Amino acid sequence: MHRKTLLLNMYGAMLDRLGSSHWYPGDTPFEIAVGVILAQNTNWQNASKAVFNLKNLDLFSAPVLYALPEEDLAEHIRPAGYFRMKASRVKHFLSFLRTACRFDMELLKSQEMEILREKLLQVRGIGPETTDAILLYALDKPSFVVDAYTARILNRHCLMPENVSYPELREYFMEVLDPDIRIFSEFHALLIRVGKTWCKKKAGLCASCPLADFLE
DNA sequence: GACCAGGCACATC
DNA sequence: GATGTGCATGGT
Repeated sequence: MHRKTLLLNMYGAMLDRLGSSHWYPGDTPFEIAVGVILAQNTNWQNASKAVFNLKNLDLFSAPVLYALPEEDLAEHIRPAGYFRMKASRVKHFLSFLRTACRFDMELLKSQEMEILREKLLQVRGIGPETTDAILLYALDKPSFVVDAYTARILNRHCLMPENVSYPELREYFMEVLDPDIRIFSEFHALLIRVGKTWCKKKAGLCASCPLADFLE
């Protein structure tokens, strides 16, 4: 099967079974971007508690968080796990925002995607997946996000080797799919939902998986 | 109590 | 360039 057909069929199968995902949660581009950092290697339930704390204390704006001492930030985001490290990462991101766009997310959005991607990758604590998630979900740029689930699912279905690199995995999707932020967003969200339910670490292929027919 | 979760930086070989 | 490790809470 042609790669484009294969991917679009996978997408369609997941969407038919699961419905659309309504991602990514957050009221503003800034909230989404910080949410992405807080959700690193953490389930969204825990990350959302940290987001709630910040909103509840009326701290969730870039200038306010920039002025907040890092130790205080760390305490507020404790439920997200890795809280000291994430406080540091959010602070690095805020410093980036201040110099790059004076905390103006619309100004940031006006920059070209690849330029922006390189800049984000330079920020300490913002790796490839966080960069692509911020680009896609916060800044409306068509940058495909791949993650551990994506790798596992494609590997289980014999489409990718087990230790495929992040760039390889991302290019697999980006070369084939048209750059459409709605498809990119939904595709990634669906892969995570499928991964959580049907593609756990210590489990084989499951017949009830929406992707069960896509074993090559 | 073990295992897992929407990563990343850094040390070491 | 590959591999190992620390970071940490909360749900199953």
